[in-house]
Amino acid sequence: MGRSPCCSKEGLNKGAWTAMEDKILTDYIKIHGEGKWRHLPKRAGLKRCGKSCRLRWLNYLRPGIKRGNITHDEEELIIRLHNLLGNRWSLIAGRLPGRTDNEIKNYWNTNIGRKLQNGTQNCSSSNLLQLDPNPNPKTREWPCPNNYLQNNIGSCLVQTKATRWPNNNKVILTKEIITKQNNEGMVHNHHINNNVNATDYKMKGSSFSSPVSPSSESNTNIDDDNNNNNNKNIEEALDFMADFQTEGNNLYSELLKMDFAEASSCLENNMLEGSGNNNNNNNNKHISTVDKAVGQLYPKLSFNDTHFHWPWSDSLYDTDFDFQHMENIIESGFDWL
DNA sequence: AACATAGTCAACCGCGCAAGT
DNA sequence: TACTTGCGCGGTTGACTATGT
Repeated sequence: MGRSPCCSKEGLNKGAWTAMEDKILTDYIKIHGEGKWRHLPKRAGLKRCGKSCRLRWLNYLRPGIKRGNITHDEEELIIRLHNLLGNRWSLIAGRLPGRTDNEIKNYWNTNIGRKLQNGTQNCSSSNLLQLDPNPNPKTREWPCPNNYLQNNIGSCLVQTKATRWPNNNKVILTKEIITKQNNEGMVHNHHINNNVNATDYKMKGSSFSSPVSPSSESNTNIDDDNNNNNNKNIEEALDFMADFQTEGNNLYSELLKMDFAEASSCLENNMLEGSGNNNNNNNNKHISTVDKAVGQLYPKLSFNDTHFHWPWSDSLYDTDFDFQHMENIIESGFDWL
């Protein structure tokens, strides 16, 4: 059965939008809100396709659209995210407040992509930015941290289409978990706080609840009994990654901005002192250490007497949390991200 | 000044997914 | 379960502008 066109093409305007059309669309959406794009043109009195209206609104008229050149920081983030996500422009745009997927896609194709082709891209601003010359999301293979995924899952992740999770999906630590951690100095389990079906998402030696992700099946059978520290740390990093509130502008972009290698180094060298909690019990020692390290690298993080607050959710993590492995996980391009 | 070429970016197009019926 | 509908996505196009000859 053939697919019906989104709207009748006859008698519709095409090409650049006029100021009058912009005003009509803006006024209509201010009153009636977004959505129902199919019927919007007729109701608003526009001779445009609904999809065209939607695109115009999202890419140009919508409040909060950031105009002007992409900054150096934004470019770095784009490169990093593209290295991680491939051509999933909407996901990348979601981590750059005010930027649209179209804008980022254009920027990539006209600037970064060309630099890659010419082999002149300078990665010096961050040695983490190892650009993949093959951005094709369908064929690209993702790098694996320390061969972990190859050894334990069977293959590198291959990018799939973006999966939308419910907006109110949030993975949090419950009091039970916090208590457990207080007793044992270690987080073992995560609970999910949402109103959608959740599936146990088992990782080696621990589990947390998560909506089924595109790659979850391939990630569920990593139950080998390898107890080496690398896997332990990867596991903890995965737990860490599960603990995000998947809504709002912070999302993963804030995480991705962090320099985990540096955080790891700070922790390792115990170089940051004089902040956080000075209580000497194990749990607070952990909090203090993490607070010291990340708090300086990432000012949005805050700390009170008993809790370390991440910008995406409240959580506590164990004393041995290894930010270097966090870096590896991020660079690996986790599909459920 | 006129033309050619390259670069930029808004807009279009077709496909696929998910929800609704 | 099959089909329809609405929407979002990524790839592509083409108009416009800048630069070079």
